[in-house]
Amino acid sequence: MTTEPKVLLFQHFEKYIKLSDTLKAALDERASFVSFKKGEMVHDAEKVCTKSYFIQKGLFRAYFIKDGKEISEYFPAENEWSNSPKSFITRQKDVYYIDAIEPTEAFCLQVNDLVYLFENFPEMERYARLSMGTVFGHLMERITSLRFTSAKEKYAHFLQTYHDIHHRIPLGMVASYLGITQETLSRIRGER
Amino acid sequence: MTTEPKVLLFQHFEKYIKLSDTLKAALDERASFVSFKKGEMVHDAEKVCTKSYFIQKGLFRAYFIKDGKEISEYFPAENEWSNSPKSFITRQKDVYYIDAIEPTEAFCLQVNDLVYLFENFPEMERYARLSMGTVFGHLMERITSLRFTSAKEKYAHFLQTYHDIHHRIPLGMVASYLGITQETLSRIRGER
DNA sequence: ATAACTTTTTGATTTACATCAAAAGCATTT
DNA sequence: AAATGCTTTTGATGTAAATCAAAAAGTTAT
Repeated sequence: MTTEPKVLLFQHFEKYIKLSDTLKAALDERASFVSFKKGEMVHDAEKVCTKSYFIQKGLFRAYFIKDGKEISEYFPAENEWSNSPKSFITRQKDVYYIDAIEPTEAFCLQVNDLVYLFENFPEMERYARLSMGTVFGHLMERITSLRFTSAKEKYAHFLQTYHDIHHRIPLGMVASYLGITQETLSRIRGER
Repeated sequence: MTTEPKVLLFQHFEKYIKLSDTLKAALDERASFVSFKKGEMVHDAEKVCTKSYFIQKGLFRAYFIKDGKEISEYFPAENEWSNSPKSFITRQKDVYYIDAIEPTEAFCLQVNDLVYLFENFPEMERYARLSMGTVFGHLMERITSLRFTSAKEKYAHFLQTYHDIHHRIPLGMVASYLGITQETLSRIRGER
């Protein structure tokens, strides 16, 4: 078995902080390579989420169940972290499941590894602060998009935020992400 | 003029980190006391937001203008930070105005002060990471509330998240916060 | 107190989207 | 290639909330 080089992971960190050789080594040592088949479950809401995945190639879907239906929450893809945020932070169960929409290759970090890194590398704290700021902005935009816009505008906003990967996500999953029905989304796409 | 004791501010930090005496002193030195009259503008969207306010007593409203109407984004009150997040982080203009709904007393930190604190006190980075995690959770909940629930359920969710201060916010501002019309909100409140 | 605003409520009408139902299109399996 | 099971589209009907309009209640100024 070959050792997967973690270039994409390192590049991601370097968008926010300078990676010292020792931190690089610590990350390299702790992050393990994992792969998932299409449709495979990555995280089960029945369990506490103790792992965070950095996707190298592929696509996940985080969702929860409401009235027996799967409601998509977000679609983490290449160069993004994926976990069940609240569960991961509080070490309690939360409602989110995560599945692989496509065959996916990822690097996995355990909570404990992350705790160790935060304890020993102050620049990791900075990385977390800065990268959370980015996600923060996305969440705020999404809130705006959900509040005032028609179904058509919501879909337009989705196309914008997920423009590189929108075609990789089935229609039904997009509809539940937007909080509209499949039928409405189908009609919107049909226009023009 | 009396020196305002910053007990509430320190207590807030101590929810997340242990405050060393030197950090306490650094905070005390940099945070200035400010007060606003009812209706006074705290931040103007025409300018870059370089200040962050920690509210000791009072209530703000962050909002933006859409089609000539003021759309409320959130209502920061006692023991919370308030700024125009994206503008504050990126040092670019953003769409948010902030007004004082009530006469308000607050402590003010400049971006530069914060940068200094992050540079010199690694525990500040941790504070930022942890406190952002809290806000993060609120944002995710709000997204869920906006997506699938009826106007009535949205209002119920608002009452829950803002239960201590909901009666201090005028109806029209609540309606725009929820993305429903004043009329609809008035009818909902009228039931029972 | 009266006037002049502003905020909230009440009423009638319209509309975007949900719901229900079924057909059509695709993909995977035998 | 037929069969089975998903996904997407198309159609008919219902409904929650928006819009338009105006009255009532509450607030601030003269």
